[in-house]
Amino acid sequence: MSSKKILPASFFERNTTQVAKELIGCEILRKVNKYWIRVRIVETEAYLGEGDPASHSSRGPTPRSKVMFGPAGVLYVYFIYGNYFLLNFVTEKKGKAGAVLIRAVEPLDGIAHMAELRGINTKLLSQCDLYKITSGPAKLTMAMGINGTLNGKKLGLPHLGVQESSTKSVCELIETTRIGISAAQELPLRFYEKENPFVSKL
DNA sequence: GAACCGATTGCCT
DNA sequence: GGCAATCGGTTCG
Repeated sequence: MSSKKILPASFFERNTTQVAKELIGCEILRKVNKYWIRVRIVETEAYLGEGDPASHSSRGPTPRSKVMFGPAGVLYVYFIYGNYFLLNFVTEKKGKAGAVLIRAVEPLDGIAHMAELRGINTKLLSQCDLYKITSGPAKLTMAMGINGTLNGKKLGLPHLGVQESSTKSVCELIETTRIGISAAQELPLRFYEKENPFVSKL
């Protein structure tokens, strides 16, 4: 365990784009099957409120998207493409929609356990293949054992906490357009750490 | 109740 | 680089 500062709900209760930027370099801590997992956030995307046509919240609250309209510091985990779960953190004050999608992380602790959750044989796991574990939004949820049961839950340990990192200040931030969407493709709402090999698509 | 589609991944060429 | 897999959410009739 670490003595680094766990980010409070007030960190998330702010402008979504700002939170997406500041989350780069922070760490996610989680306990899965009695093992601790620790990762560094290297890629995020901002999904805004009703003015963002690429966001689930763009047409007002629905049974799925209502979490985005709720209080900040809550997990928004949803199912997509018949196979995958994607992890988001809800932002902005209650009543205003917003969330930050976690698109890629760098494994720090519990790497063997994450590889196992991804179905990768750790004995065959070469340094070259390490990036395959968490270099994508659905890969990282598989590697961290995240599924729909966490949707709507408050951030917090042991299930999932976000903390500051002593190496955060070292990273250089790149700002670009979001991936996998068909609307508002021109908006610069994707952020990642420059030259980090765990980023989903450089 | 039916049709359409998606904030992806992994396998195939 | 292209594309199938796969199914819940959303929309429309």
